[in-house]
Amino acid sequence: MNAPLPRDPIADAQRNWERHGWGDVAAPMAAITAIMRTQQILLARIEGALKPFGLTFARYELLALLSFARSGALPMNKASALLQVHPTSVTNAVDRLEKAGLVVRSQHPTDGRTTLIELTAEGRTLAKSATAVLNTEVFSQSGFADRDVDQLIRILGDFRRGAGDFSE
Amino acid sequence: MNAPLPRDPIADAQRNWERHGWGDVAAPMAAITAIMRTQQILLARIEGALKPFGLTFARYELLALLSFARSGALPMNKASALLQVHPTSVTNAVDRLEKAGLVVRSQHPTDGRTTLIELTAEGRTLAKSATAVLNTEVFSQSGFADRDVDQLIRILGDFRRGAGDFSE
DNA sequence: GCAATATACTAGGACATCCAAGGGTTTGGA
DNA sequence: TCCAAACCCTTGGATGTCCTAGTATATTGC
Repeated sequence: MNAPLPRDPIADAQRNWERHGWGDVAAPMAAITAIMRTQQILLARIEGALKPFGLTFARYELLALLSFARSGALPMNKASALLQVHPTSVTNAVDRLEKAGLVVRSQHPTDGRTTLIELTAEGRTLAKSATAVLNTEVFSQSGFADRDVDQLIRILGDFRRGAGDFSE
Repeated sequence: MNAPLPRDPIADAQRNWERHGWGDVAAPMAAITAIMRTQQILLARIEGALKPFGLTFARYELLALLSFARSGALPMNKASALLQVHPTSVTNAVDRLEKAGLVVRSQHPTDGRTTLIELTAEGRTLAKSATAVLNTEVFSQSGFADRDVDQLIRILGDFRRGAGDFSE
């Protein structure tokens, strides 16, 4: 962990942008850069909390998704769509989860192209434990004020809708 | 590009959290997940805009940082600190930028441990072009309302300070 | 019914990030 | 003075993400 910088590097970048004649886009640039950095910080915290479980965030997300599915099983393509990641990323995650005995692949009953991912009992237990740790160690101490959390959900929700993530 | 989902998957996740007794952390969970997804969308846009230049975002950030340095040169460790990435990531980026003729490594005049990274003329030109495209194609059409941009800068700035990024 | 098109998953490759470890250089205290 | 500790960069390995192709299965249209 590095020592804090004396000054905010993103605010510096914003000033540089303004100084070089890009004042009209300096603010969005700073906001976007801040999102990049914030994501990086949060991801590191999450990965740290999950490490004792032998899970990464990508694998945890898949486990959590499955644990909320009624039947405990989902087609790969459904998981890819809901997690909003590339199909090959799901293949990768399932490979490792399967090797760890947390999920199993099975054939879709009617569509021969489709592979179902299903939680094992072990996977379900681990998902529950990991969720509890994540909630108490990361989400409950996010570092955001309650009011800011609501603002973020609203602002980023608008953005994601505008970007075509969902229609609703 | 996938078709929009009928419903916001993050709002669904938030409901799942509440339904399973984690209502007190459901909102921060949703906010954090939204940051993850937003970062992914923005990164994809940025990478798309930079692709014609043969640059990735990581390499562009380094070029831009150097172009704002008075002397056009920075020690590797300084770049690592300002970009807030691991030293090995800087090594990786410099390797590729150097191979592309956009930067050169040189010895520090007094400290034998330190390596300086310096922009070439070509690198400086490319940085300028790439910045112009990024500004007009991404930052000027961020998809955030002006008021929301200010909110984001403030909220994420508070967060980053709290996370120890800077003291100021 | 059959060929053309669409869909689902996987294999291989390019990149980026982090961690752990190693070799060279400086600094600072005994 | 001199050696241990601190610092700087690089190498090698693990992960994750995306893209492009390739194989297999479904669906559609004639």
